[in-house]
This record gives sequence, C-alpha cells and structure tokens, in this order.
Amino acid sequence: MSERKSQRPEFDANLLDQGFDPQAIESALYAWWEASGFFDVGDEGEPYCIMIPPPNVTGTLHMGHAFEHTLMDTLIRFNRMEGKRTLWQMGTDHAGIATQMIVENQLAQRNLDKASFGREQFVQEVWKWREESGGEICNQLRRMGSSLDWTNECFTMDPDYANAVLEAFVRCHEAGYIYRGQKLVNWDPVLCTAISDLEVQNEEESTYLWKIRYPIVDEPGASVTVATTRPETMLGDTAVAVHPDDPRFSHLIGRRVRVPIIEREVPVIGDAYVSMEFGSGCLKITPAHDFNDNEIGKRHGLPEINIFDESARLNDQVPDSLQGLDRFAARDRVVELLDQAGLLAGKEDRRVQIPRGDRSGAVIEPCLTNQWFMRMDALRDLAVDAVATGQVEFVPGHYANLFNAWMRDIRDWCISRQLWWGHRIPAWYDEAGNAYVGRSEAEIRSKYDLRDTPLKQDEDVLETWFSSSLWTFATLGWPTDTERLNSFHPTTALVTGHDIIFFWVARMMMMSLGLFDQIPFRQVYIHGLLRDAQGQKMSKSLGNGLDPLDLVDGIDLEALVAKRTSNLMQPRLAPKIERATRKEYPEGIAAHGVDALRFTFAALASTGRDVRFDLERVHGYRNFCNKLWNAARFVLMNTGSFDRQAPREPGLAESWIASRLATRIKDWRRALREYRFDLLAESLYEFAWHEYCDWYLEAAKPSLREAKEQGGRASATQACLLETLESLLRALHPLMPFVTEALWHPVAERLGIEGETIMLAAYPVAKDETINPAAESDFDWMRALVGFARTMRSDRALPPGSTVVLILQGSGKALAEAKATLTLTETMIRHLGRVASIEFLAQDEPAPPCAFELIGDLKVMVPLEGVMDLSVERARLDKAIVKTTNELARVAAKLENPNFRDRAPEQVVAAESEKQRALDSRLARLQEERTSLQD
RNA sequence: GGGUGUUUAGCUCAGAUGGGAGAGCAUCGGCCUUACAAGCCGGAGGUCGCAGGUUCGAUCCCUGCAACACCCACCA
Repeated sequence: MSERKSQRPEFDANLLDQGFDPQAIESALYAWWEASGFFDVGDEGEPYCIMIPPPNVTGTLHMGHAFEHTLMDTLIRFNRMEGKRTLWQMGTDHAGIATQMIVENQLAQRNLDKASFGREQFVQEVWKWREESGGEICNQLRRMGSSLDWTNECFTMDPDYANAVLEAFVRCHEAGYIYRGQKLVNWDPVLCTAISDLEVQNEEESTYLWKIRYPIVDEPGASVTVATTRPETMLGDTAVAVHPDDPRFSHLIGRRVRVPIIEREVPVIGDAYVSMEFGSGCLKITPAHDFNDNEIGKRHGLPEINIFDESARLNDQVPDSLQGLDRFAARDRVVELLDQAGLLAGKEDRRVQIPRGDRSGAVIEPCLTNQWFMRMDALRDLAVDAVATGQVEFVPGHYANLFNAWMRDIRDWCISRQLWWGHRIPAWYDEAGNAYVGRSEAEIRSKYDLRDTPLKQDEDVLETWFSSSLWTFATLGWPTDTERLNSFHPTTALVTGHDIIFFWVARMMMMSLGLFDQIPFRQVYIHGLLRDAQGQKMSKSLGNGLDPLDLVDGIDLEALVAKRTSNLMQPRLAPKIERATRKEYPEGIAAHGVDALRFTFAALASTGRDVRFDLERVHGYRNFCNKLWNAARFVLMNTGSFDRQAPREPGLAESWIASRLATRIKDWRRALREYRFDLLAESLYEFAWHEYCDWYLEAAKPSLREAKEQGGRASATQACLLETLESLLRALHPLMPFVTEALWHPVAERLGIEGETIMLAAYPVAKDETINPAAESDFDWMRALVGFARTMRSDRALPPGSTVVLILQGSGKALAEAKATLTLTETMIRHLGRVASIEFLAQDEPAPPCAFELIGDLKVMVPLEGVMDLSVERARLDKAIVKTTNELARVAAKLENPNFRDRAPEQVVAAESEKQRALDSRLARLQEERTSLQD
C-alpha cells in the first residue's frame, strides 16, 4: 500500500446530530480512498481480476454503465475484503467509428470537413477532442464509488496497447488467421467503409416486388420474367437462374437472355437455390451486389460487375445517361425506363428485411472490395471447446447456447475499416500491389529483401473490436511477459450484457486462445439490459434516458427537461419529450445518494433479460440508507459507556440475532458466489431492517433502560448491538460503500477494532456454532405472543398508550414450559407487546371474556372487559374454524391415501401426521370456544 | 423460418434438489411510542398464462398451445 497522502474525512464527531446526507460524505470518502491507495493491487493473496468493459473515451456515463459497474464493484470489493489480490482494471476505448463521427460532426458545425484537414491533422483533431472530453467518464465512475485501479489506466490507443495490437495482427497473419482478399462485404455508403456482419441491423421495411421481362435472345417476342426488390441492380446482372427441375423453365438453361437497358446478353443457368414457388420462378443474378447471387455466381463462374462507386452512385459500368445517379434515384429511373419499354410486368407491395448500418443508419450495400479478414473456423473451435469443457462458464448457463449457436454459423470477420481514427493496418504494398505484413516498414524490407522498392502502407485501420478483443491481456502488458500478466491472466470474471457476447466476449475468447493459448476469463456473468419503468429501451432519442448522477444528486424539473430536449437527433420530438418528462417527474428528481442507487441496481439484477428501472425502488433504498444511519445513531447513543472488559451475560435476544446473522452470512456469501445480487440485496435488507432494527434493537431497549436506571451498563446488549452492526456494515459494504465507511469507524472504535478502512476489513464469516435453533424457536414464540397482543390492540382500536394483560392457559406441562421460556422473554414481551402483566390459568379454570389465540399447546388470552364485542369474536372464530377445517381436510385426505402412506418418504408422512394432530387439537379447541360464545 | 427468454398479489419481482406461495412498492386502518414520519404497529389482496401428462402429491418436471420480449437467418 502506498504512503498516506490523505487523512480520513472526519464526520464522526457530529454524526449523532445529523440526518443522513449522502452528499456530505461521498466525494470526501472517494478522494480519500483513492489517495490512500486502497484501490491499488496489493502484493499478497490469490489473484482476483475483472476487466472493465472499456467505455468510449469521449462518452458519458449512462444507466447501463452505472448498473454494470455497480455489480463489478460489488464483486471487487467483496473479494478485496476476502484478502485476495484484487485488480479491477480501468481503461477506455478509442471507439473508431463513433469517435470519428463525433469529431466530423463538430467540424461540420464549423463548415469544415476531414478532407480539408488531411489525415494527419484530422487525427490530431481527434486526439484534441479526446484530451478535452476524455476525463468526464472517469470522474463519473469515481462518483459512483467504483474502486478501479486508476494507477494502471489503459487507453486502446496508448503506445503500449498499440504495440500489442500490432503484434497481434502480425502473429495472426503469420499463423494464417488473417488474410486479405476481394470479397463481397457490407459497405456503408454514408461512412464509406466496410463494416462487419454484426454491425448490420436488419429491419423489416415496406417496398415493392417488381416483375421485369428479359427478352430471350434469338426468339423474338419471347421473354422470361424475373422478380426483384432491387430493379436498379439489373445493371449488374450477369445471369438469370432457374431451378434445374422446373418444368416451366428448365429447357431454357443454356439459352441467353438480354438484360434490358444495358442490352447485355447473359446466360440462363440452372441452380437449385432458386425457389420454384417464389415470384416468377426466375431469379436475376447480380454477383457484385447480393450475397446469394455472389455464391451462385461463383458456382457458375459468372463475371462480377460492380455498378456502384463508394457512395453507392452508379459508376461507369452503366450507360452514360444513368451514371452518377444515387441508387434510389437509379431505381426510379430504371423502373421508368422499363415501363416505357413495356418490359415491366407488375409491381406488388412487399415487406422485406432492409440491412442498415448500426452507426449511420444507411442502407448497406453489398460491395466487392479488398479487405482484411480473420479466418474464424479454427479460432471458433478453440472458443467453443473452452465453453464445452467448462473452462469458460456462462452465468446464467443458457447463454452458452446463444454463444454456440452464433459460433456455429460464423463467417470470416472483416477487420479493416476505411477510417482514419484507429490502429493502422501493418501492411505495406509494393507497386505491383503485393502486400507485406510486418511490425514496421524496416522489418519488412529486411525480411523480404526489398531494399529500395517503393512501399506504401495500407491506408485502412482495424475495426475497434479487433483491439478490444485483446483487452484482457493487452492491458496487462502482453506481448511482454509481465508479472501482472502472469498473475492476473486468465482473469476471473467478465461482467457484461448479452448484447455484446458476439461483438466482444466471443472475440476475446478467440484471440486469447489463438494468440497464447489461454482463456481470457473463467466466468462470464451476463446481466439483463436496463429499460425504463414502462419497459422501453432507455435512449437519448426517445427522451426517456436518465443520467445516473441525476438520481444521485437530484435535478430540478427545468434542468431535466432542458437536458432531455437538447442535442436531439430529431428536434421535432422535443415538445413530446418535454410533456412526458413534466408528467413523469413533476417535482424533478430528488437526491438519493450513490449507495441507494447502487443498492437498487443490485436488487434489480435478477436473472431475466430485461431490467425495468423504477425510480420508486431508489426511493425505497434511500430510506434504507436512512434507516441504517439512524440505527447506527441509536447504537452509538446507547453505547457511550460500553466497556469492552466488562463481563457479559448474553440473553436470548443476543443468541437469536447472532444465530440469524450467522445464517444470513451464509446466504450472502452464496449469493455473491452465484452472482445473485438481487438475493444478496434482499437478504441484507431483510436482516438489517426486519431482524436487527425491528426486533433486536427493540428488544435491546428494555435492557438498556433497565441498566441505565440501575446505574449499570448492559454490557452484553451493548456488545451485541455494536458487534452485529459492525458485521452488518462490513456485509453491506460491497453494495453501499459510502454509508458503511462513514458509519463503520465510530462503531468499530467502540469495539476496539483497528482498521484504516472498512474496504480492507474482512467480509463477515459465519460461525456454525453460533447458529442456535433453540434460541430462534424461543424468540419466535416470543414474537408470536407479541404479535397477538399487537393484533388485539389494533383490532379493538385500543388507545395507543394502553397496556394489555396476557393470560396463558394450558396443561401443567405446557404452562411449565411457557414459564421457563418466559424467564428469557418476559421483559421483551412486556415491552414489545405493551403487556402489563402475564397471568396463568390451569387447563380447567374458568376465564374472563377474552380474545384468544392458540400458540402451540397454549391458549393465549387477552381479557377484554368493556371492549369485548361478542359478534366480532364469533366472526374471528368462525373464520379460524373454516381455515383450520380446510387445512385439516387436505391433510387428512392425504394421510388417508394408502399410496401416500406407502410411497411418500417417511419423514414427510410423519410431518403430515404431526400436522394433523396439531390441527385436530386446534380445531377442537376453537369449536369449544365457539360453543361457549353461543348466545 | 430457426432459437432463447418471460408469463406468480394493483405494480416490480423472489420462489436452490416437486410436500400446496413470499418480499418491496402501492393500498386500507391506527399511531409524532425519546434512532428513524425517509418512521412505527396492524390488515386486506393470488384458481402461480391455458390444456394435457408424469407422480401419492406439480408454481416447480414433460408435451402442446397462447401472449409478450429479444436474438439469428440469403428466399429474390
């Protein structure tokens, strides 16, 4: 641990005077943690490592990040508390297309474009933008409490990282994974770059299916009719295909037809791909602009005629009059010409899948270009095998199916991009166009003995995901054999959403296994994707997004409206967004603090695919923080006199809460092991609020008061209050780092616990011997009595300050047992149930008018002189009788079934029998009472 | 066309190897009980999507169906 540069912020002194105010503690604590080096990787312990999915360097924090980071930070903080050597690697991504687009847009606002800058200068502009805005997301991450290792922060364009990318490319090339080739790729005519299959979004859109007649050569008047949704591509047709078994057309195979407008003669070919049922049964073949046609073309050796330029305008392969036309204008013109020529045979409405680029939204044009590709088959097998053998585990497991299904059908990956911002491809060309791949021009010259041959480096850059796929090891120093790499790779866990399993998870696995034969991570935890309360995707354009820090700090309505309606892609939506925002948040959004938001994220992280984010939940968990804060205040207020040396005599309540805590700790640890953040949060909440605060704290009050009145100290109670709270704070810390750190110091101090920070205190460990079923059962008995007294008070609307008398009636044995338990519980019953006194009646003694309940073998009564309403009691009894009768009938039916007796496990039968006995006795007594209440 | 997930209280969701259902929020009633009204106490609310099957017994396992969501896919 590095030297202390910072003092722990002091707010314990006036803690007792303050209400819970998250803003007063958060930033001071984070600054102290970071300056003190608590996030740094230590030297000892089993390595535990999570790599942050690198956010775009110029991006800002959105809800999805905050959610994901909360889960990662929880795992990291837990494992750090477990004494592991814990690394949460920080880093950012250069995000090629996204960042380049932003900078280009900024230039456009100044009426500039990148061409006027030139490559060198444009890239400088991007670096400048990165300098200006690159820090924002880091500050936001700090605000969320993320305990990242900032001292080894990485950027995918750092020199070391760039070197790793270079090395990876060269090695993959040497291994034969990377090749260059002219293939049909997805071309984005707006961005003027190739993109990968994954970056294409197919959406169903309305268009037409046109039918066009192609005259048959040497047979005047005869023609075949083809059906197409893209008539303009006919200008690149090099064949018409029919199914070889189609009786209507098979005789035409080998004949030639004339493509209208360009008047090119092309063959009729037979190919089984053609469906006889669809359209006209004849398919026009455009090998340069359709993936299927391309394959058919290859099978038949057809020429590939590219008719578009890089912006998808018609090029010089078409008649002069059409050249330069955009593809959609070309479509209209072609249809017009065909119509004039009388060759249009029809047009019908049709819904088809239109491919669009996920960044530009432009319709993607399949184009023949020279690109670099990664061969997927061998790498795919390595990755699939790693999952099949369990080396890499998906959590939840069913994501392995998704992964496998995608991998099965994977095509070679186009990794080159015609952009300026990114890692330049390390390939050089001589004048003949031969490509040489190497670490540098010098290396190539010497390796291939090129001396004075003029060489020119490839203009293209690598897709961003290529560099991201090296993330787990390039951040640790690869290709250098560093200590960090050896210690932390393979990393322990990856936490991410299912939307990037293909983009990133699968590719990291292939790269890591392909390049140095290691899996990148052992477990992949896939969380759901965040949606708004209505289940809609959160997005800027819909205007339903939330800035996590607005939930933390609060934001007034006007500011929120302004934020949501500024810089919209579609400004005309602004009024609608404004209306919706004013309706949903009439008061703006209150400040909730980081801990409440983090706890909410955890509580929502169930196993489903979507996570609906509901502001109400944050509200509830802010209340939880407040509850915790006040509980700590209470404990501190009542333990000022605590003497650690004083003898302790723990009572039932102490045994009970200790037993509950031990059980809970097991649950919490299991939840963390299984990535069940929702169960973790729920169980922590339940224990803190409904066990510790509602029952233990309340049970502690009478003994504290008694001790005070007698000038004593109630050492056992004080110790238990402090110890349980101290454990609870440690257990909560991974989820709620700030409030737990603030509260832990004064509490720990009372207990004489030394520790610089709760961050480095041990996560609670359950001691089996502390689990105490007898104490739990006695405590539950007490709770039942108290519950009855409270229900009676509430039912009769007794004055709040009033007390009741409890009368216990039962057999000698039952009464003796009750008296024994009462020695442990009477004080609590009196205090918690507002019970003035407890009296006893033998089985056969007459009782005054009473409301009663049967608890075990005991009849518990509250005398109701004056407030006894017979009709109310009768109704209560009747209800109880009906319920008991029904239950009994069910149990009896089961027991009477010989099959059940024979086949069900012995202890199940025994339990049912016991249930029957208890219900029998209960019913008899209820009926007896009912009879006595008869008018 | 193929695949995955979801369907439980008004809402959002838990229910580990099958023994007859829980929480939070909302709601209703009563309380400023000296940690907390961001609180306390009590209550009401569900044929567990539908139909079959396996089983002594199904919210849970199997089959089919329906609705919703998402992913993949070349029928022009």
